[in-house]
Amino acid sequence: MPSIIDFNTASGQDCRNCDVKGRSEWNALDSNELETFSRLRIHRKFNAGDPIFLEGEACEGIYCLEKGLVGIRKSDPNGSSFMLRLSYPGDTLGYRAFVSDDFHETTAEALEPSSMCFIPKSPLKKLMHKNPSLCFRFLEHAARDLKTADECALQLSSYPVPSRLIHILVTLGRFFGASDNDGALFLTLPITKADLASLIHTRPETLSRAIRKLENDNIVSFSGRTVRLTNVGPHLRNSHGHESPG
Amino acid sequence: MPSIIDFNTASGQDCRNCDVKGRSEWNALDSNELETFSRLRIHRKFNAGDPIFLEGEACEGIYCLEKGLVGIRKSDPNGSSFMLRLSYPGDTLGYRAFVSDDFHETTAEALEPSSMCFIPKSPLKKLMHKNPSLCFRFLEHAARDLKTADECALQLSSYPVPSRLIHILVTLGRFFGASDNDGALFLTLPITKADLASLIHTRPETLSRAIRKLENDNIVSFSGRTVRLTNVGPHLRNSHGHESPG
DNA sequence: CGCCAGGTTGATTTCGCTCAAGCAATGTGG
DNA sequence: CCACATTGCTTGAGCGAAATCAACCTGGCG
Repeated sequence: MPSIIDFNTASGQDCRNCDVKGRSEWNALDSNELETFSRLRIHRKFNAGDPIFLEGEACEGIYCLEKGLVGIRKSDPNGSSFMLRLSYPGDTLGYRAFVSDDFHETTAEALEPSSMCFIPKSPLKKLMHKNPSLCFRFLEHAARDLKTADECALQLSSYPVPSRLIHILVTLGRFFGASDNDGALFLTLPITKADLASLIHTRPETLSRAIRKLENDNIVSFSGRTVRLTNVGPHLRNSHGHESPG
Repeated sequence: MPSIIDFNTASGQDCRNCDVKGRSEWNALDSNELETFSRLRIHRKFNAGDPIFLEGEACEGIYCLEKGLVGIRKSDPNGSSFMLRLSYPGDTLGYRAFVSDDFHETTAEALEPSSMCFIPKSPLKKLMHKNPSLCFRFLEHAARDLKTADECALQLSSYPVPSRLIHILVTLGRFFGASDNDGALFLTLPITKADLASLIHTRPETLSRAIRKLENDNIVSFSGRTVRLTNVGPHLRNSHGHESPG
């Protein structure tokens, strides 16, 4: 359960100087609108493991992720849960259900301590219908998501597990990694290996073996959740794929 | 008052009484706007096999499919082409690139003789920024597409080829099929087996064997491109998947 | 301490891919 | 009208990637 205590004061700021504003839909709003909007939103904090919304739940509004990391899951027909994708600061969560006036078809779960702004459904819908630019921002967001969805589908049936692993490590590296002098990329996995496996649509055992293989090829080296990546360039024909971190 | 000069006599109608209007984004426009819009669009016809736009091409506008069938392809890293999905009357083509101001990342090809309306980019963008409801319609469309994308991803890694085959046959049946007295569903495949194979992310050989298998199980029977489906119910746990035909 | 979740490893199986051949229908040019 | 590609599809044989099943290890943690 999210903490009840603090609403807007938590981050000690209003939306006008939010870190992620430039990356979110809200920079379609002018300063005036932003101030109104500021009073609309409800600031919430989540601990790692906290659910933000659940699959099948009615959509009450959307969330703007300010800080932290969120996993988007979907249960598969066998009942087990499946990590579909990750959401990073600046992302908007739950807009699919919001737009379609639908139930959530995925579960969102904080993977790190995260702070986000909740914007209730009905005033937001009014705001969007008054403000075409805001609407268009959302449309742009959806278009980006559609592009990555197509690319994922293609990647899934064109590349074997080790390639997909390199690819996601590089993507994660953009957010969590740092390069050293040799040009090697270091990163600490923000998620369990099991979740990493489902992100690339495979099983933990297969992931484990793929890691072995890439280590033997001297492409990566793992030590717990710390990863060192080298010479990935030649293994990434299709590296232009995912969105840039901003 | 019908306009005297009608660019669009091809279909003998303006947008106000277009068959697919109710299914398209354009029914967000009022009668007045529709008339203006009618003069904006350019009616085009394509023969089976004609390309509508090509992967990598600049996006000049979007297409509203009035009649026919269109295949959306994407070339995979090995250079071969991949059928990603089909578009049916009422669908809007090329809006992803339009919204993102991007090149087309897919190729659209008429699979049957098709008639469509082309709406040039720049006036449409103006129209959308003036008309939030229109904008929101597109957003709804994108949201639907995102939902199916998620469902496809899940299906792809949860179900074997024969299940995926049943699933797509049922989906195609909604558009091309007819039921007989026994409740069996008949349909004629609008695409080659090779394209059908890539729609369910497999190879023609594997598709062929999956068909054999389902025939032995008395679930389907093929005769050329004519398919008869029976007793699919129990094989479709997840049948709520795709959009309804409208 | 025992227990458990997260992770690895090994053995085995299976699904689907590749390669290769064959075949029917259609087209094409001499 | 025949010889011959070409296209769409099927079939067989073999292989390989990844799933499955099962055991086991490790580090927390009550």
